[in-house]
Amino acid sequence: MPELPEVEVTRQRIAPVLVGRRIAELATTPQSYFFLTPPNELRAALVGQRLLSLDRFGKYLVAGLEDDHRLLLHLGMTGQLFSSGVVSVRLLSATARASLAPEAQAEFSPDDHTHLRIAFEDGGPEVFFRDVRKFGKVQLLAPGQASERLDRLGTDALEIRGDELFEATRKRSVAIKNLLLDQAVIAGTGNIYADEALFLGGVRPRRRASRVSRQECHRIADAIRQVMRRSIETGGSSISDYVAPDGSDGAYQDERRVYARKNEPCHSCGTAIKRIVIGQRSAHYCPACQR
DNA sequence: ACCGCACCCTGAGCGC
DNA sequence: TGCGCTCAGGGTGCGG
Repeated sequence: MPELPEVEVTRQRIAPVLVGRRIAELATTPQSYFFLTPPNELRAALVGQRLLSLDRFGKYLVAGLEDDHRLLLHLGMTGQLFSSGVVSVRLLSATARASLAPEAQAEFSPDDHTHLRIAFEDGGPEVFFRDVRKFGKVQLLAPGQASERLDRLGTDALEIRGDELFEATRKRSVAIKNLLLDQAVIAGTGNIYADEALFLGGVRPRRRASRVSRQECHRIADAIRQVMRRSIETGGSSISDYVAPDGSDGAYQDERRVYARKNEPCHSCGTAIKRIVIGQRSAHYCPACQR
């Protein structure tokens, strides 16, 4: 679900609710795929600790604790990080939505998908990490412990430049779309923004990376930075699950040029947008505007 | 070193 | 109502 813009908006809005507060209690779901660090270890390490910082690296969030442990969070496809009192239908299942009176306030209460529930010593709002599909991750890093996941990341998508992208594409036979999704090359790009950037760059997603010119790489890199910045400004893309920590929806989905617009007219030329599959993932492009 | 693919998990929406 | 299918902003690990 979340790509760089959604993770960054989440960071900006949840940081004030986390930073400076001391954890009093941690409730979790049972051990699962989701927990790279088992729940009991998390509890032992986190309870009593104050949170000092919240940073973003690609699509990862990293919370710093006062004893120099770090807490790594990844939202996966359906992860949601928010505080108590938040109201949003995106936090409810379709059946729960259906049984809701039209004007009723859909206040969230923790369910089986709420893997972390953090209470603080000050008695203020709790913080929840909910993730239906459990593709998200939580991991505790000991003081000084390196993280292969973080160490693998390439240049942040907000910083990627055309020359660097061009160098990364040399001798690569993969589709340019796949290369843009490779977090070791560009950290933070995902399916929506890769499609959008390729549209703005005028390059078809299936083109081999090695056959993209330097000039095209500049256009694509410029487009990546532009769509990321613009999406952060508008609060990210809320297509099905994404909700900001305050319960609000993003608005960038209204500015999509190609993603999930199959058969709809291109805003530039009117040609029907195509949807193809590349490496098990959908890709969308305008067959007239992209070569 | 690189590439393609299977797989992890749950739910929504569709046609029948 | 229910079944079976496809689809979904993620990443890892395997064999070739």
